[in-house]
Amino acid sequence: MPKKVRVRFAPSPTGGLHLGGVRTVLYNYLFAKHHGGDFIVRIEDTDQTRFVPGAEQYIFDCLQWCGLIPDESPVHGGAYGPYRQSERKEIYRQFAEQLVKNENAYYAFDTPEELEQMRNNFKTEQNPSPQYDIHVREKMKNSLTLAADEVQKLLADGARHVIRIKMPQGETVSFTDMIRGEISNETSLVDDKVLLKADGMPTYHLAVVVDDYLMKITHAFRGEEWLPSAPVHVLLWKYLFGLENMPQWAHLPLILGPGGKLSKRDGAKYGFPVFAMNWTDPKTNELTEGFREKGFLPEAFVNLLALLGWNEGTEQELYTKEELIQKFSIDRVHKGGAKFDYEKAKWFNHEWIKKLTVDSLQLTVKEILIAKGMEISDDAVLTKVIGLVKDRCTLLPDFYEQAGFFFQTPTQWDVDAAKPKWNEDKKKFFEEFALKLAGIGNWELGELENVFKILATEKNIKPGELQLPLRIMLVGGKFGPPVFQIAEILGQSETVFRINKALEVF
RNA sequence: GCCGCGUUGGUCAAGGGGUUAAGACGCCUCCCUUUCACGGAGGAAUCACGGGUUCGAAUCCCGUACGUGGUACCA
Repeated sequence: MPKKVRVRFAPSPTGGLHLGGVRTVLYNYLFAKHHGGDFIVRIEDTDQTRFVPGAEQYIFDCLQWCGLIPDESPVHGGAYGPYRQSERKEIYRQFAEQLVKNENAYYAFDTPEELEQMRNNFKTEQNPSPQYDIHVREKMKNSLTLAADEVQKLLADGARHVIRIKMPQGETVSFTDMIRGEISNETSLVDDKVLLKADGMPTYHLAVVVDDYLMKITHAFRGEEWLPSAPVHVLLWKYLFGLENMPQWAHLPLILGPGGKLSKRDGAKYGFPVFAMNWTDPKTNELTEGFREKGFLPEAFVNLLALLGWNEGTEQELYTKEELIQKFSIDRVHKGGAKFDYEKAKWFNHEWIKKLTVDSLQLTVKEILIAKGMEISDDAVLTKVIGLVKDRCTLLPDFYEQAGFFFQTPTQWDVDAAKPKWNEDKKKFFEEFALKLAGIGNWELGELENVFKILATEKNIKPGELQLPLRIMLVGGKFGPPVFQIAEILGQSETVFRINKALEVF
């Protein structure tokens, strides 16, 4: 019987969650759910110097908004906790010591200053960034170069030290990536990465292997920036837990911005969000806009992210989360990085607004309008309004532009737009029209149009020439749904009121 | 510098030895609509380059270029 699929998203809580991060979560989630497995969130907070208050909560808020709910996490619980690496600190040391004992790792006592010095000394034009590797470790202060009793003494004295992996010489480490196939690296080209830091915390390299093992992770997804250090992880698996227990790796392609790699600066520069939700840096107070606040629906956000790097091979582009779960497969994930296209992102949102029912939009739209100072006294009216305008809304705030006038009498009119064809006859028409409207018995679309047409014929004015002025009177400008439908929803007294009020300035 | 990974229209992409090289976004034209959308019909636009292998290459191989990542006691 095959093992139950278990995947993990392992963010470092150091700031906002950007597009690429959410997509990594998504692919994890879709893969897990497709296979009936578990989706785990593990917080990789081993770097205490980079602790950012609120960042962890923010990550979970984003997941909540996207509807990607973990089965296990520090806040959702689970049988393999704790799920914060800072709370697992004691676990890692024994594995690091085990590696030392088996001569796969060693103690290193070099100070940061000495490391810096080494890099300066060995720096040449051919080798601008020398690494702590097989070539230099003989020249450094570590348990490979020091006498055994000296090492014991240093350890006993509590000297600050790290544990480094001892990369073997002349070996080829290879593994099969689910997206890229066979990947090979020469061990002599990889440096002796620090496994356990001087403060006793593991680095990513040790922690990811130990925790993936302890948490029984079967498939590991991460960004392709991890590819170069993959051989370290593979070796660690071999030394510690056996290659046969190693999860299957999948290194996801990058998401690029307009000028290369996507950074939060791109957002400010090109006017589109980069983070899932608004993020305010607690130190600088700098706000980075999020997709949620920009007016994206979570359904659309998830949909567009899924298609950025994955394609089913059909012409379908609109997917619900359930369809994605059903259809997602890792071997249809692209190898190449994808440039994020904000125009297409907006198209997805527009499609989703059109696709969603009025009911499911109602609450969100109501909140937006209320936030803009509208008073919504009648939900039935709002329902009609949403149905009428949703096709012309791309982002959620567009509902305010497209429908705000239903709940607020215009105070300004785009008179200029009507002016060129405006004259006394038309003014008279509207004065009379207002009177007739006030007398209508059954206020409904057909009746309104009738009264309008008959009067126009009577006055010998083309109805078409009267529609634009009427629109501007009712909504303030050249926008909105069909004008008589607006009047019908506005109601008799409000319509008459608006015409008369506008006539004062026309 | 070295190492890894990648490269089909402007963007997302299908296609993986023989196709008129799908589709979508965006752009343009027209129809619908006397607002703007929605909808409909069209259009322009692509296999990074150079060598092979082959009867035949976008597809397989090798180079080059370009992009991107790594080269931290960061993840």
